[in-house]
Amino acid sequence: MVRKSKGIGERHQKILDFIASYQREHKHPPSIREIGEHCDISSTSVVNYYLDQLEKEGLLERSRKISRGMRLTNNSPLGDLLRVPVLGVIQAGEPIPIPASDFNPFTAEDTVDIAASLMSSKEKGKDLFALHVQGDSMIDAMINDGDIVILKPAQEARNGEMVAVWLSDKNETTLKYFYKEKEGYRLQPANPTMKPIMVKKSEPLEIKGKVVMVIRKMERLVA
Amino acid sequence: MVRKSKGIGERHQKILDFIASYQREHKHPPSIREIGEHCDISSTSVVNYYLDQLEKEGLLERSRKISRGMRLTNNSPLGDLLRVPVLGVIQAGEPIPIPASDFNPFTAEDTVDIAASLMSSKEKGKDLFALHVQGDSMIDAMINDGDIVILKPAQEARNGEMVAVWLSDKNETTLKYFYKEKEGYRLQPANPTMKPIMVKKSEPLEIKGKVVMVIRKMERLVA
DNA sequence: CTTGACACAGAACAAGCGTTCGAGTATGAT
DNA sequence: ATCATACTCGAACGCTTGTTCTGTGTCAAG
Repeated sequence: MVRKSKGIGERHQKILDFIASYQREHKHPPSIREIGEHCDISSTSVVNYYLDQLEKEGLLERSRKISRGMRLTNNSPLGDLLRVPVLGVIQAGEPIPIPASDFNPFTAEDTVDIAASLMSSKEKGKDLFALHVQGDSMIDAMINDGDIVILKPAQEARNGEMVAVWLSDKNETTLKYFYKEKEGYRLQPANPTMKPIMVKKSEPLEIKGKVVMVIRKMERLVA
Repeated sequence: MVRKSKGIGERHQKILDFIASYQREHKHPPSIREIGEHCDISSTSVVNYYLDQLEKEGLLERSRKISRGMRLTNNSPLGDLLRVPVLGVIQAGEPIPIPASDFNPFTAEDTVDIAASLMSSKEKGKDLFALHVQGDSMIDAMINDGDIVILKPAQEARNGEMVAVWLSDKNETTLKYFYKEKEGYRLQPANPTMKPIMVKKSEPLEIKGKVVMVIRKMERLVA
């Protein structure tokens, strides 16, 4: 038998492949003994031996003492998704739907999936929500009719963040970059050719959320 | 205690929530006893009792006899991802990088993951590629500096599709909605307040790809 | 009041499973 | 020849876990 001191060998690869195929078929990882059977390894300790090596190589994660507590870490086409509920539409003349305190992603009727890798770790696991943009009123925020905006609930914002604000005196919802200034707030359109809106401190300004992502799908050429 | 013969009740929901949160934290499903502890159920048989009901309701899948062999069906945090290679940048003054014939998504250094559910079935499995937008030159396409555009390779386009075109006489790359007309082609900016570009048939116009999605991440407020 | 479905507790069983240990073999370097 | 390293085997240990069985209390219908 060929000996290889470093790196992963044929047997390592066979185990990895088996774990992947088993997971696809059974929806859960195999046990150590199942790996042994299908990879012609007669002893569970040997499988454990290889599993340890694969873990050291960073190709595998193990939850010790847990049945079938292993998972592949490689770039497999399966990965974490964030299921973000679409709470409704956002348009200039209407307030923004806000997640109810007890809203539940499982009950949400409409959702969009976002690859977790696209989201900064801060936003992961937070109670993100999404809104469909309706109308052309957000054009100065570089956001078009039909776009999807992903929001994080917030009542405050730091300079430079894009926020969804409700200007109650104007009865208007808008998406702008937020800057706090001496006399009040500056709401800067994303489109650099457009001028900012200045809001005095006396005027009402309700921050409803921070925009963390905008998604535009281009398939709507059904016409 | 309130009795509910049909549908899912408070306890069912609590179990579902716990499974989801446990899975997020531990990367594997909980055991029956762990569910019992965290949901104030003292007997494993009762947990099993509820799990059976949830399975009948279609909210849960179970692999009997398998440790932790359960998974949520409604919201599976695992799903299909499309790993799209980022081939480079797109900017007005430069041609578009085009996928090599033998390009390999796994070898690609930079990739973005897109949930397969976001993509229409036509685009799935195609050799999509992504480009980073550099500069403000695509502003009339409602695309900002830093955005990511997902493209499908194409040499032709139908009316209404957004395409990436290379105007070799102007040495310019641009993203526009494409319309074929009598005298030539009309390149319509996404921003409806801006005027289209007319291109005569005699003038060179190379379609490089169709835009299928635009993604804008809002985290770049490091400044 | 009786009956039966429903919701729950507790205990015990048997199988599944990861871990550990002792021992053996082959390879390559010293 | 010696020795360390890499690899393999088999068995046993003991905890984990799903399953099942018996029993109790509640509530509504007949």
